[in-house]
Amino acid sequence: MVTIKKDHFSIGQICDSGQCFRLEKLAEKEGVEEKERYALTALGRYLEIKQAADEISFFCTQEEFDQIWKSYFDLEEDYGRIIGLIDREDSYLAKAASYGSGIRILKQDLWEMIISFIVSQQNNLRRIRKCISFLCSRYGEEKQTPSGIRYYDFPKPDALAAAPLEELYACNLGYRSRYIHNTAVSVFEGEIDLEALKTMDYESAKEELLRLCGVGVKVAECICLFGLHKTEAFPIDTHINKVLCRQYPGGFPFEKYGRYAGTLQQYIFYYDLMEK
DNA sequence: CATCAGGCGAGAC
DNA sequence: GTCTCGCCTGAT
Repeated sequence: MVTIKKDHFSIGQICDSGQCFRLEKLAEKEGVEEKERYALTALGRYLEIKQAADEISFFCTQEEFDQIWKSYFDLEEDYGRIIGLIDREDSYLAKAASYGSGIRILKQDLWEMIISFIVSQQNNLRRIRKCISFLCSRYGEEKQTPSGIRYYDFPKPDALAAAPLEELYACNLGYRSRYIHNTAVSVFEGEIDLEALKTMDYESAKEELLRLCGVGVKVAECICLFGLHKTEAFPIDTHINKVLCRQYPGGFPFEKYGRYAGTLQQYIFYYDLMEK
């Protein structure tokens, strides 16, 4: 187990911010004042995390933490500094950032983000999680931790490309079934090169992602932000759009925040989501 | 029963 | 290029 103290880190806020669909809160033990425990399945691994007021514990070795999770949770970035960039006159943004100050932009797997955000469109968080969990259990490799916990890896492109369209429809993915099928085939056949995408700048990567079936501007921005860590990407969905109209009738000041616009978008998204 | 949820693609113009 | 419309499913 690795325990750290870290400002601007709340696993609960990260969980609720809806950027990661395979991070979930574990049921609390009855009667005991148990700290909050979460389970994450990512990068082919399974990790449990426990958080107290100012301490976060990762149930893994120091080596795994240093090599994998430190980067995954973007722990090298100074989020206090990013929040400090906010215009003092912008009380709305300051309040949103303060409210969600424990959020971090996770460095998630590109392929998983492509499929996950295709699933997310015109959909709610609960069903998104359900759909993805079902895809993993049906098409992902079953694995086991040293302590015997079973979990499923996210399905690889070849596994999803091999799934018949009717079978995907049977997973209750709705019209997104066709998008997933076509996208999986595109990637499996090498029409879109995931490794090449990782070397591209934001604009080029976004343009390339838009070639995938079921990936429009909004989904491409989400993939850039969470799957390629292009923190200048600013996904505009129906909620963010309403906030922009209400709070920024003259337009959001992108020029002011440059490559941190996407991080700020997450504070706004989370604030708007939770304050309802 | 209607509406909506973290949009997108296809077709019309 | 911009606009409209239909789309799977499940929750409210």
